[in-house]
Amino acid sequence: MRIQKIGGEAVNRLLATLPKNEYKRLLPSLKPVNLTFGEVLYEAGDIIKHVYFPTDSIVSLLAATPETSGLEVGMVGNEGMAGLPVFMGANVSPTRALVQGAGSAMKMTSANARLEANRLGSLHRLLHRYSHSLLAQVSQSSACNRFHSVDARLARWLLMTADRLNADGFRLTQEFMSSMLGVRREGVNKAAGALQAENLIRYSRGVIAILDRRRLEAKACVCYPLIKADADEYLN
Amino acid sequence: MRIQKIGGEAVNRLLATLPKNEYKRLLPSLKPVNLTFGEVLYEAGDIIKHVYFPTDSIVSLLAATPETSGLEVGMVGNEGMAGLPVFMGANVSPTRALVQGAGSAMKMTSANARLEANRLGSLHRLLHRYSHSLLAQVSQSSACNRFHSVDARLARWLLMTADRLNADGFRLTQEFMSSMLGVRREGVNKAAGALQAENLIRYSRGVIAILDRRRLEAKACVCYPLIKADADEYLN
DNA sequence: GACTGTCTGTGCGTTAACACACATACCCCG
DNA sequence: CGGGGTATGTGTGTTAACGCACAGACAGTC
Repeated sequence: MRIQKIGGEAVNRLLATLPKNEYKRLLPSLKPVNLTFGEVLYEAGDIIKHVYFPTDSIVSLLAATPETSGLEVGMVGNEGMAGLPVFMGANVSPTRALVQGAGSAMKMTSANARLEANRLGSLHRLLHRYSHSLLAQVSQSSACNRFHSVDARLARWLLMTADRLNADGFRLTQEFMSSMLGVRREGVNKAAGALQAENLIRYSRGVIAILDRRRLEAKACVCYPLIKADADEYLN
Repeated sequence: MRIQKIGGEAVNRLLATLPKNEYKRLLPSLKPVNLTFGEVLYEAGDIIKHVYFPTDSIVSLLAATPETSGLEVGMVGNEGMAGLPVFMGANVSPTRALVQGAGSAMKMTSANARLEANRLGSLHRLLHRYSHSLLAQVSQSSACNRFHSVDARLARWLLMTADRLNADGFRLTQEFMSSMLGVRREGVNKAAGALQAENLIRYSRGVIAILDRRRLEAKACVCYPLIKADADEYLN
């Protein structure tokens, strides 16, 4: 269950950028769905049956590693689409796609997505740009995961989540965050405790609120603005 | 200067997969070039003027971080193309592209590449698949960089380099490898020393030879076969 | 209002990789 | 053949994060 939902129309910005006539053509094949927290849209290696355009939900892309439950390498919100491999002519997902923020999305069958992918229209062009943006995001996260401290990465991750949920509060346990960041729960606890001590966030039993966005941004590494710039810019 | 060049035709496998007529159409805009070690094809943020199809050279993609000289997030050899953002409708490269293995490549202007990208031909389809494969590679490396030991990552990296150079020997200092792997030189020294002690590799003053491929693969993490599978498979 | 499960806090020993500081070894070139 | 530069080897602390082992603390339920 999500808490607070402040401002912000619940639209998928990628779809919203399409010219009207093209959007109308797509509309019949788009079905609104509710994504529930923890739902797995695809396991790594699964055949992709549907693509998803989140409106106020978040889908995490997790790379498989034998030792752990996976590491988040990308986050898909209302700026993008889950199931990009379909667009790229692949059937299977290389990563696990996990609903990390409950909310709504528009769903389309892979067959229909493939049809659209084979027309050189606006959707085609936008998905190309989005692929680029996602690649940039994954690249930057990679360096971030290697070099930056748990504290900085937690701050970045909270901000990215808030951006995509369009809300300053959400439900997520430390346990969950630890698996996204690829660190131990104790590590998250320490980092989150520090942030709370400085009144940047408040949390309790899986309910997190961002209290001071600006100062939280200062705690995050440069990766946050870098990734944000890419994600925001491509829709123009 | 490269040493040893055993077997293997020097072709770009992506281009080689194109149907004849399409390849002929491209040929006039493809110019063979020699890429020299250390050459920077693009800095992060640069406008991309040319795309490159390596034949027996390697281009490393490095994500920028303020603290370090960057971290390798992807490797482009004869299975791919450097300058993918052009294909995706972006002008600038999010990563630095550095020639990590000297050798030859085919070069094409971005303008021509863009023209081709706007035709729904085989090249378009192949570059789509390649984008997918690269995204998978970057995702997996990300997790690898987070979780696996320097030893395992060094082994993986040497194998990936050898695959793309089509040779079991090449010139690379520990200093250089350390910056690719995002670890200190001393760390590389320790890991490389261990591998040499077991007679898996031999090296001296920037000259490295792989002596026992099979056992070296055993030292690498699962990431190596995972990435290799993606890179090899997409060309079918 | 006790019971149970989940979420959070904390302490303690261990470890991989870090930073810095040299020592050595090899190659080329004048 | 004897420097000088580059590449490699090694030693001593330091640190961030790990693994494990519990101890509280709160929320819902019977």
